[in-house]
Amino acid sequence: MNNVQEESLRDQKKNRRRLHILEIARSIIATKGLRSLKVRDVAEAAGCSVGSVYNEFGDFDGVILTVNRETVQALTVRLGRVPAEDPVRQLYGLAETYLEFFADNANLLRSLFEHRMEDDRPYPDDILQMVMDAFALMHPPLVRLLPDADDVKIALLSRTLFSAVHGIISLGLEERMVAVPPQMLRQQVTQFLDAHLLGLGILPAR
Amino acid sequence: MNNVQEESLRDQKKNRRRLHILEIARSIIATKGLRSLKVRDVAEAAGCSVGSVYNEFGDFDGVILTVNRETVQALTVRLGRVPAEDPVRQLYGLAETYLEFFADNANLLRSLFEHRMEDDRPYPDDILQMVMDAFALMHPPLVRLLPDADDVKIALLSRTLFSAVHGIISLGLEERMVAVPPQMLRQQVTQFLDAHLLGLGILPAR
DNA sequence: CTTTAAAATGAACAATGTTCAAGAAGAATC
DNA sequence: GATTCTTCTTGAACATTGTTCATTTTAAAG
Repeated sequence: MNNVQEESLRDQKKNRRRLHILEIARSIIATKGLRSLKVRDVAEAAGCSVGSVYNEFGDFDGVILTVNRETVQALTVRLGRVPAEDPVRQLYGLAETYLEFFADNANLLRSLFEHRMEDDRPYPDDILQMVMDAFALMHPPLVRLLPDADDVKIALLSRTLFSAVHGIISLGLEERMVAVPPQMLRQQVTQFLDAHLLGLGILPAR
Repeated sequence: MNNVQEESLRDQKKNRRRLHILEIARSIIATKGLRSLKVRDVAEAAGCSVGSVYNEFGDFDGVILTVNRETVQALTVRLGRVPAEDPVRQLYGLAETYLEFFADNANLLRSLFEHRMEDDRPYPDDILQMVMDAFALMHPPLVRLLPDADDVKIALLSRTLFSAVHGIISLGLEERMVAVPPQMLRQQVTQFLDAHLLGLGILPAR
């Protein structure tokens, strides 16, 4: 069996267009929000017909979900680059990186967390799994810091920490709700972790 | 000036209809989610024309925003009933009440937090204010527990706590993301508060 | 009862997601 | 390279849903 895949001219064009459509959709979501994403706008900007968008992604949700998939992938890459030497620093680093990524890509993250499917179709499993994988990045440092805790406890704790930090950041960046200045938000996240890790016995009391 | 307002037959019908429309819209959002709310469905169920809905609420966002307004009002009432004798108990009570309310009205809360306006019209100020007022209910117990902290610190802390608990609950109830069983979610919230209040020096170390 | 002001109506319009028959374009075969 | 075959692309037509407004209806005022 030949490993070198012959890519036909047809496939080349198809792939190029697919990437182009995604890039445009992502750009619209990022700058104007998910609600401003329209099939015709995407098709026109990509220089193809609306039919091609449907041909490539099945329906419009398909475009959105693919963008969301790439968003969580990009997030995971960024979180994975946080240094792992010191587990405490790693936890702070994960939170700060999440804040930075969220601040830079607020509308993309909202698309990931807030988009509802048409009717009651289920959200794709692979995206759920990727989100889980992203916040499972907290497991290793937590295991090192709490060697006596069992896996279930660690999993629960990482879920709690992730959700709490997510709440602080997503509401903090929601200009309409609370409008915390970004620099203050960073401080808010840090202070949150200070108190919580102290309460967990991970940080020494001052 | 006469305090007894003569309510004309016209006004009676108008008010009755207004309430009817809202009840139906709320019911649809609560059971099938915001995305399933359609003008024609509401009008038909309310026994009036679509024009009347527009006449009463300006546009469709107007209906949604009015439902959201009533949701945060109902939440505030519920939170305001939490006993205030013991400030620590009060904080736990507020979190548990929020969880209970969120679990019972998940789609209504999501409508409140996730609905985006058309274009870039601003979210109504009074709703923002009501949300702020709701989580300002944490101020009094926090002031009692941290008498040395200044107002700014208290305000920041209450915002942090509210956002963190909101994150834990909203992601925890998001079946598609994490799917925490409700009973376990309650425990998760309690343990979160345990650790955090301990870290803040509010609870004594065990 | 007549007149008048306000409100309700729903057909028509506008915006947007979706489909599909017809045509175009690349691949396969000779 | 011409012909056939397969696949993809197209965009007009359709479906759904938010929005408007001329007309009709209805309650109030005279």
